[in-house]
Formats: sequence, structure tokens, C-alpha cells
Amino acid sequence: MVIRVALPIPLRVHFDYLCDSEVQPGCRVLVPFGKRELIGIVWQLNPSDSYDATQLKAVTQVLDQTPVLAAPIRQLLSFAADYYHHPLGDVLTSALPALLRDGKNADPVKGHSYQLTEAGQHLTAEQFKAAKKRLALWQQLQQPQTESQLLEHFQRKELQYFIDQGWALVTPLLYGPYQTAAEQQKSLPLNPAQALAVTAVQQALGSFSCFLLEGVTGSGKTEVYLQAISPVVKAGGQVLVLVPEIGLTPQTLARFEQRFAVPVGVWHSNMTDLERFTVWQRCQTGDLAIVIGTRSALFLPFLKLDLLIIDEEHDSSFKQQDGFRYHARDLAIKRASIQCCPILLGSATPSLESLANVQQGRFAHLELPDRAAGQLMPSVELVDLKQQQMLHGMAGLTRQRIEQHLKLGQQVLLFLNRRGFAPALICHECGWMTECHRCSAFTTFHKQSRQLVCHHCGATKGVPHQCGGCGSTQLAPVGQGTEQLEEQLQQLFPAHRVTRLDRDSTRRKGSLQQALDQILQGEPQLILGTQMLAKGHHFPNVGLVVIIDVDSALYSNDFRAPEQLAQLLTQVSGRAGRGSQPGKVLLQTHYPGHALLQDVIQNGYASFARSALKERQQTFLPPFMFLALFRVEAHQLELCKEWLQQVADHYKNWQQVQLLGPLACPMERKAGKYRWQIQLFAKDRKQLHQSLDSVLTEISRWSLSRKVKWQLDVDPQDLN
DNA sequence: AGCACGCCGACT
DNA sequence: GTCGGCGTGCTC
Repeated sequence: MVIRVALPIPLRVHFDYLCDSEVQPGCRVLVPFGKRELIGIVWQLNPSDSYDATQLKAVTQVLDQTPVLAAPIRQLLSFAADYYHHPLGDVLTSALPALLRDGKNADPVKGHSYQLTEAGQHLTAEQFKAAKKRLALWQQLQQPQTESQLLEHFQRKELQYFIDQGWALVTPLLYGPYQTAAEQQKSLPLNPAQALAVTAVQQALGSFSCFLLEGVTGSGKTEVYLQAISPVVKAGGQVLVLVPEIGLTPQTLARFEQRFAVPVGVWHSNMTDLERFTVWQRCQTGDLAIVIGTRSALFLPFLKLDLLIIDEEHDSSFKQQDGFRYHARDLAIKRASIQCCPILLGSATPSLESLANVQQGRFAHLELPDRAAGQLMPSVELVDLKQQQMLHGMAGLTRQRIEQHLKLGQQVLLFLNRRGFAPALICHECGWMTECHRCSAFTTFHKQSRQLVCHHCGATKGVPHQCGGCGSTQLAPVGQGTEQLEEQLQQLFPAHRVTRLDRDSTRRKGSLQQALDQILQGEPQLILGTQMLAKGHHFPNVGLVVIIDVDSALYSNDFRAPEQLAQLLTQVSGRAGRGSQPGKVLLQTHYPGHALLQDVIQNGYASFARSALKERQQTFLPPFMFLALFRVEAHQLELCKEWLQQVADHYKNWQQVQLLGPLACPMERKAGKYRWQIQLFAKDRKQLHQSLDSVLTEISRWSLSRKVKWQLDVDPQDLN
């Protein structure tokens, strides 16, 4: 038999082999490949267009009796490899845990079970005499026990003694479908909008359909998730909940675990290979009812997946930013269609893509208008920075407001999306600034560690005493970062604690959690942080949120920047006033009349999104246009340009696809390499994808392609 | 990606 | 005279 095998190499082709033994698609095989041996996945049996049969090598070993990749997953992966034009071998890497890629046995053994033999059952307590430990073990073994249960109280050699005596025997304990159970904790009462949403999803169970659940923070989205899940886990089905990278908080997990008496698993990037493998197996065997995980959980092999939930569906961390650049939300929709189950996308600030899908009738729209607990929405105040006396990056009014809220015994949250002390050091004599040698960027001054750090390539060096241009010793920090603001806030408000939360202050393991716990105790204080504060965390005692610098996001050349700013504003508004009082949001800007700001503030996100969508339509941007991007990196600028020019030349044949470029990436040099790009727009998705197929075949033929590092990004999230 | 082959410069 | 640099080709 000839089999077609997908191999872990970055080539967009399959390889054919001979195989005498029984195999099914989705099984792993060990095959000779050049001078090497590789583990591949059987992709097709007896392909009609097989490679010259006389040239075929034979499979060395079949590693699985049953497929590690079941048909639905293979269908998903195959679709993904086509859609993102990514080598299948790399795509498979996302779907298999490392241990399986390395050839580990995939049999789902949970552990070992000990039970008494006939001889063991006929023993009596008296026979143990003074052997108290053995008596206790015997008593516990009246019921079959897992090895791990027994090892809590007994030593391994005691277990072995029972086996040697023929009193007990060991059997492998296999994973299997979980025991369904009723809810542990009673569900909360629903308001009419929530009830409508729950009913809609529940009625859709068993068939493919997409729902967009739009509800502001505090409107009770999680309760809708939980009640939508309820009938699924009562019927023995499985649910996948995808969350953004930072959203995987212990509280979220606890809420799911407390509600249902069924096994809940988690999946995220901090797990060990063995932990991942175990979750993978428990999914495959149906042992886990619910999995909460970040984007790659999308590829887990569920036995009976009946519902998908994507929380914070607008979040950009669902798009992988290197290698296989897939969007987990988009692929999740594909997966739901393959599995014939509903998918629920939830957000307070839906992506424009999803809203367009609602408008075009592809998604059903479920709205939760009210804050569940009936709190008031926070009020937003714009602080016009023009001609203001600024102190430490804050206008007088801003400082007053902070003071007022501290006096009221509330906490104040400040956002500044720039870590470090200052974005650069500047020479007071000649204007020279500290630059990274390898990137087109300045190096950030970190005062505490006394270092200059490039935030783009990670290079660090000591702080110079002299200007690199004129030799002057007059070097001063320019601009403001969180480290500096922390110091300044402490000076301005010496009576209050200032907590800074950014990548630097939370580097030590557990220090983030420690800071969050301390904040939750509610003492009036200033909390200051970067983007990492914006998502997921709940601070009930925060009465005021200040956004120090709105302007840098207002005027960005990234077409998604307005959308992201509107999302940030809405999300942080949700952070304020979750307790009894309504919160306040303060925005510092030089452009208080800016249409986007006005629209979001006065009419809310939904209104903003409607106008933003119209604008995207008029300017021929996604989601009304399909976009793909070729990026190329090389040490020599000329190689970048030449390679892209060849791509551009190829596109002369494709009238339906519009080109923008070749042009430099927003950050032209990074880690010593030049970076250029070409943007491809098409009205017709099919045309775009056909053109990509054809240009990729060309690219693989060019010898220039090996002197540069290039990548294709389909549906890019940002143009960097 | 890896691995081999092959052709040119600087070393024990 | 070799060792090893990386350009090029190939992997069913």
C-alpha cells in the first residue's frame, strides 16, 4: 500500500511511502527521510497521484494503532494549512503535544488501579496481628484504589508486598468519558436579555451556528456561558472555552469548577510537556468535560465537542504572531462547522470583523444591555492638555481628581503604555538620543537597573556618561515611562501606596498575584500599569481610571489603532465602579474634539463600531477587503527590496489583486536586520488565495529566497 | 529544516 | 598540503 505522509519539515508538499501493515490516516509513522528518520502523520491512503512507485521507500515503523489526529482535526488542520498557506508539517506541530511529536506512546493510561484478589478478600483482620500498616492497607483495599491514592498513605514496598503475596493485583486504569453530574452550585437568576441569549444557544445545540454575545463588563456574560454549557455537560458532551493569553486567571477557572461537578482542564503556555500531554489525552478520551485554554487549545482532540466559547473574541492575542500565523477565533468557527456545533463569541467590544458578520447575517447577535447588578455606567471626562501647566505628565485637573478620589477612600488606576523610566536619554547640548544599534528605535532608560534597554530586540547596555555625538556629559531622560510615573506619583501623594504593574515589576514569579491580592484588600492607593492592567482583572474599589496618553493611539498609521483604542477605553471604563458607586474615567488628550473620542464617549462602542465599519468599507479595508502581507528580513537592504520586487513582478499577472509596496515595515530595522513588506488587497478572497498559491510556487524556486527570511501573513493583525 | 556535496581562502 | 566557510541541491 502507498501512503501519503505529512512530515515536520517546512515544505509545502507531502511525501509518499510504502507500508505493508495496517494503518489509518492520522496515525504516526517513523519513516526514512534522506539520511534521517522522521516521525510523520499518515495523511492519505493510496493517493491517486502518487510519486513514482519505484522510488518509494518503506515505512520503518507504524507508531499508532488508532489515529492521534482524528478526522475532524485533520480536516481543520488541512483547511488551516491551505488558508494560511503554511507548510502542513508546521501546522501539525501546533496540534500535537511535544511528547507525541517525539514518539511517546499515545495510549491513554491514567495510572494503575489496585484491588484485592480472591485470596486477598479471604483474609481476616486478625491475620495481620501487629502489622498495623498492612491492616490499614487491607482495609482501604476493600474498595479498588488508584496507585496515587494509596501512595498518599503507604509506601510502594507495602503495595509490592501485597502483590507478592498474591493478595492484590494491579490493572491499568484507563481514561474514559467523564461522569455527568448536575450542577454543584445553583445558577444565578437571569435578566431577560441573558435568558434570551442562553435559550438561543441551547436551542442551537447539535447544529452549526455562530452567536455574537455583546455585553459590557459586568453585564453577566460569564453567567450566560455557564448556563449555555449546563445542558452540554449534563448530556456528557464537551465544551471548549478559549480565552486571551492573560485572561486565564484562577478566578475564571474556579467559577467553572464550582458550578459543575465535572472535570475541568486548563491549557496554556506555562504548562510542562507532561501536563499538556495529560490534558490532551483526557480530552481525547472524553475524561474532561470543559477545557479552558488559550489559542492552541483550539487543536485539542475532543471526543464529543458540542459547544465552543470564545471569550473576549476581539482580543488580538488570538492571532499567533509568528510561525504558523493563524487566528484562533476564525479557525474556531471552522472547527464548529466541522463538528456541527454552535460557537459563542463573547465580548464587550466586538471586533469589526464579527460585527460585519452580524450585519451580513452570518452571526446571530445577542445583546446584554444592562449591568447585571444595576450599577451606573462610569462617566468619562476629557482633559484638554492644550496650554495646560503639566506636572509629571499630568494636568492640574487630573491631579485634583486623583486627590479627590483618594480622599473618598477609593483606589485610582492609571494607564501608561510605556514601561521603563524614560523612552530615551537626550543630549542637552546637541540633541543626540540613545539609539539601539540594531533596531530603528531608541533605547529605554531603566533607572532601577541602571540600564539602557531596547524593547524591540532586548539588547541591554550600561548607561553612558557621555553623549555619543558631542561628548557632552549633559544627558537627561526624555519622555515618561511607568517607572518614572511611579516615582512622581509617590512624591505627589506621599500618604498613599503606589503599586506599579508592568512586565518589569512582575518579573518574579507570583509577584503579580501578590500585588493583585494586595490591591483587592481595598486600601486607597494608586495603581499604575501598562496594557497588562487593561484586561481581565477586576478591582472593585477603583473609583477613577486615568489614561495618561490617549494621543499616541489616536494618530497611528495602523488602520486597526482606532478600533483598539475604542476597545481599550470601553474595557477600562468597565474596570471602574464595579462596586456600589459608579466609576469615573479621565482621558488626557490634546484633541478633545477628535471624532473617534467623541463618538465612543457619547454614544458608546456600538455606535463607534458602526461608523468605523462604514469607514472601512469606504476605504477598502478589511473586513470588506481581504488582506495578506509578505514580509522579508535580511541583513542587506538590497536583498529585501530585490526579493519583494520579484513578488511584485509576479503580481503583474493578477489584475484582481492590488499591491501596496514594496515598502519599509513601520520598524524598518529590528535586531540588526532590515524589514520590508508588500501588502496585497483583494475584493475576492478566492482570487487572493489563488494568487498566493501561484506566487508561493514561484518563491520556492528562487535561490534568493534562501538568502532572506520571508513570511506570509494572511489576515494580518498589525502591519509591523 | 537538516544534511551532503562542492568549491574557495587561511592555517597547523 | 588540509580544515572549514557557506552557496546549492535534495529529501518520497
